[in-house]
Amino acid sequence: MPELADVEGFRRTFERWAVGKPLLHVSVPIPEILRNTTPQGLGRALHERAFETTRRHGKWLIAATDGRTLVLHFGMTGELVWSGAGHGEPSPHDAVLLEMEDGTLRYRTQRKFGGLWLARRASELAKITGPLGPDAWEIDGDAFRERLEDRRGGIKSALMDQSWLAGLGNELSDEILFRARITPDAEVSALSPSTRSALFDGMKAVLEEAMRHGRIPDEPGWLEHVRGERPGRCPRCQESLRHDPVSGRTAVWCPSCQREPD
DNA sequence: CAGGATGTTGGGTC
DNA sequence: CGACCCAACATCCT
Repeated sequence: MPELADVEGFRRTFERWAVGKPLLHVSVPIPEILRNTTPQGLGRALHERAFETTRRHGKWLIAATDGRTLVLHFGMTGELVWSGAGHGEPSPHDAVLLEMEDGTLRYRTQRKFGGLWLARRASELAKITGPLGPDAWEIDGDAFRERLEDRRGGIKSALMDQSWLAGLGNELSDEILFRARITPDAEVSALSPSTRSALFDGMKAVLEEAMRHGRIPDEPGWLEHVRGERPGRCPRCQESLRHDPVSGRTAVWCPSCQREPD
């Protein structure tokens, strides 16, 4: 689930409950989730410190203290949950707990694909995240079109390539291509200038709404709403949706609304 | 029971 | 180097 908009939701949770407040205790029920440190190392790094800022780049959440920086990635099933005064149940999948005065911030994950890292400086950060393109939410239309210029191959694989553009995963990419009426296997080189602009506008529109919700909205009109159904019907024209493998993932798309470039 | 699932990495290929 | 493909990772759901 966690793509750019979900991670933004987690960032807001982190910001609201854990920034500028004393961190009372760190515990790590699932130590394997720490990728470049140990429970002791994490405790030492965060002990008697407070988080000062949070930011997000693509699907990465970066939370800085005045010393070390905590780097979080959520993999396929990670989430950040706040539990305090009467809400937010603990779970056996809680891997890291940041205990504050009024509650606990829980990094939770079922499949342990994500993880937490400690970084000292920007160069360390880059090593942890690997190469990241500009954030899909931050990029403007001119820069986006410029990037498309020197990209080959399929459009969906470009959108999902974190080193080309950071933050979009399988579901947001499908949603964007649906909005822009482009087939997922279309070649970038075949997209006309007006289709490229429609693609950027579609991305903007999808992300604006997803960012408002802090996740992909599960609402009528969105593919997300019918994604689980087989085959499911197009929210726009009621045609049966296709589910096809494209660049290693399942693309959901409407063969009637979404068109191969001429 | 088998197959598939939102993400990334690392290997190998062209 | 750039792009593609696959397998692997751990676990749950259909």
